[in-house]
Amino acid sequence: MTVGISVDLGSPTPPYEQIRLQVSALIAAGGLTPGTRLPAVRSLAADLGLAAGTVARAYKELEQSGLIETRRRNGTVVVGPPAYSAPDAGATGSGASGSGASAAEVGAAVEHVIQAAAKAGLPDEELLALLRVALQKRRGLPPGVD
Amino acid sequence: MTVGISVDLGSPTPPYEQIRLQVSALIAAGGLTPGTRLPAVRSLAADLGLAAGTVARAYKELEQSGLIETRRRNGTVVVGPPAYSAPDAGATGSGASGSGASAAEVGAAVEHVIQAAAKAGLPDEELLALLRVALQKRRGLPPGVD
DNA sequence: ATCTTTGTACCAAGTATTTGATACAAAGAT
DNA sequence: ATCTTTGTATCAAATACTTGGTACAAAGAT
Repeated sequence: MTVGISVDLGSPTPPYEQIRLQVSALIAAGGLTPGTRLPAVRSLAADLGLAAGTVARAYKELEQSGLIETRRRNGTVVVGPPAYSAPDAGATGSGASGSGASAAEVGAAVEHVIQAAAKAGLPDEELLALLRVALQKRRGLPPGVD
Repeated sequence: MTVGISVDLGSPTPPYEQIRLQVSALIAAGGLTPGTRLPAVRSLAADLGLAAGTVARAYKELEQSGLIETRRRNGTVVVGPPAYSAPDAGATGSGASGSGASAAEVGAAVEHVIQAAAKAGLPDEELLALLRVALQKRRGLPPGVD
């Protein structure tokens, strides 16, 4: 677990997608602040038991999304979350300064659900399912349903 | 064009997905009201130049989403739109609830993450990914099983 | 009871996607 | 100048997905 990334072979979503989603989510949630350097494709690949090209693909797409930036020898670095550029310095204590309150809030909220679920004895899968359903309801869009 | 559905071969999204999406959208938009009967798999398939099984697959997934319902001889009928209800958090269908107070708390927490994520502009899938990672961090998770 | 309509299950074939491995290019360190 | 680290390109193989077709099951109509 290099920066908190893991892949679940056997999931319907392919590894390179899982990596992309996780990195992307971590950035958006403030878990990875701008300037942070991501692990090298080879090392992350080794950690996850994948080929370098697989990780590279994830990185590449992330760069195209403008989330990260890659210097040849300097590795890949987080540029910043997609949109918001809240100028205020919200000292959230979660490792670093940087992004606005929203990101940290997401991180905190995630922690909170997990704790709540744990307290309620709700299995992980159930929590995931619950969130999935709630998201669908909120959007009014039916699909999903893996 | 039986009810306003059409497929575009050559689109990256497969036909069965297009059908599912369109029917789903029509229902959500009110173009297909509850009680309306959908064309038979064979006739729609014929109209679109596809195999019955393809349309059947779309219908099947729509039923699993609870949007439509199928009676053997009576064809497939629209049940209704996702049915917005506020913070209904329980009842994922897997039984196992019954915890009581804690369950509501989980529901509230779920709503909270969703709002936070929305505020941060975090896409649904990324939020899911984030939660998944966080869960794995907290517990040595067994094979994820999506 | 039989027929007809409608969805379902299953299986093989075609197609597309994903991966892994190797060779290559950039860029800083020595 | 050379080395080492890091991302990139590419291509064949493996894998998964989607489709079509056929046979089957349910359920109302006749």
